[in-house]
Amino acid sequence: MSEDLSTEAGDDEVTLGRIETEVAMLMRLGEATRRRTGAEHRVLDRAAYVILRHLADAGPQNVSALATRLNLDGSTVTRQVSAMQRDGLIVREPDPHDGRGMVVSPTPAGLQRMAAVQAARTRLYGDILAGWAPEDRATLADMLHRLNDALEHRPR
Amino acid sequence: MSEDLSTEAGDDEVTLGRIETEVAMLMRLGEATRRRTGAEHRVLDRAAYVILRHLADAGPQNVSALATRLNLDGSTVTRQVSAMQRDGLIVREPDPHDGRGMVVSPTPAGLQRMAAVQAARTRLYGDILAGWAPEDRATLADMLHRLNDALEHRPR
DNA sequence: CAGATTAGCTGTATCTTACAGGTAGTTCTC
DNA sequence: GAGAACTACCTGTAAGATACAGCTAATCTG
Repeated sequence: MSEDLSTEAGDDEVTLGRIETEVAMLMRLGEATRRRTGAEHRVLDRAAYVILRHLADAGPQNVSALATRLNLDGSTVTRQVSAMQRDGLIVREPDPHDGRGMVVSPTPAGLQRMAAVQAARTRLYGDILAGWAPEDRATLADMLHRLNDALEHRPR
Repeated sequence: MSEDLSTEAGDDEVTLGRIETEVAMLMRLGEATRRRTGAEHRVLDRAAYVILRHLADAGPQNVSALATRLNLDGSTVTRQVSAMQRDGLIVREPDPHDGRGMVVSPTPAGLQRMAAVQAARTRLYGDILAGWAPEDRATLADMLHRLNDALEHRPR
């Protein structure tokens, strides 16, 4: 609408449409894949896996920090963390620096299960991308990373 | 495990891990983005949008075909389609070739709303990818497409 | 110190989905 | 062409993930 540099603008519009389509499709396929994968992927539900990944990466932290980082409501994380504590995946301890807060840390069992799921998922992607050239895989990884970065810093 | 060309194999392992991480993150960010987007994205819920997209693309078809295509249980699609019918987005007519089946077709109103959501989403991606070079956008679109293709034809 | 803010939890509601079971129509087999 | 096997769809029910509102306790600010 605003610009009309003959081919250029139109092409880019088409590309955006393609990206929109493919992301929507990926969401759907990703969900379906998750639902259909074997038991080794489900020793941890999705939330627990992501939380453990984050704790392993960024260190012990409180529920609010997790919620912010994961784009989830605090109450959601509270419940997920409670379930994980029940299952022995994390421990919750009072924050020594803030009497209101609880610091969440992974347990060895949690880290071990996370590693198992991660290995299974990596294997799964190895299967899925079996025919790909290494440089294409690298390009995919780069592009996904940049897309996530853009999504995270999206203008609101 | 099987091969060990010193650097090569290890690099690829790392790349698979990155892809795994980025896809997981994209799922989470995509959900969060969807939840936080404005009303113009939500005149259609996610299911209705994808169903309309598919009907517009592939033509009227029955519930089972939709379910297979969308990787969803038939009962799920039945309910989604019922809701869409109630909202005037699609019509359901007995399949002339199969007395058991119902053919689902988009209504003009459904197509119109789909187009509106599509436009809003395309605009959103335009914002998100505002700083990107056109060729990077094209690469992203290609890679996503290839990934989806690989996921769809994944060995089971 | 009083009021405002923050961290976390609980109650409740919604949305999306799956699985199990039922009915009606279709195809296959002999 | 009659019965068995299958398929398409629907309904009942249940589970999981999440948000929002409201609560308590602790902390920060002026």
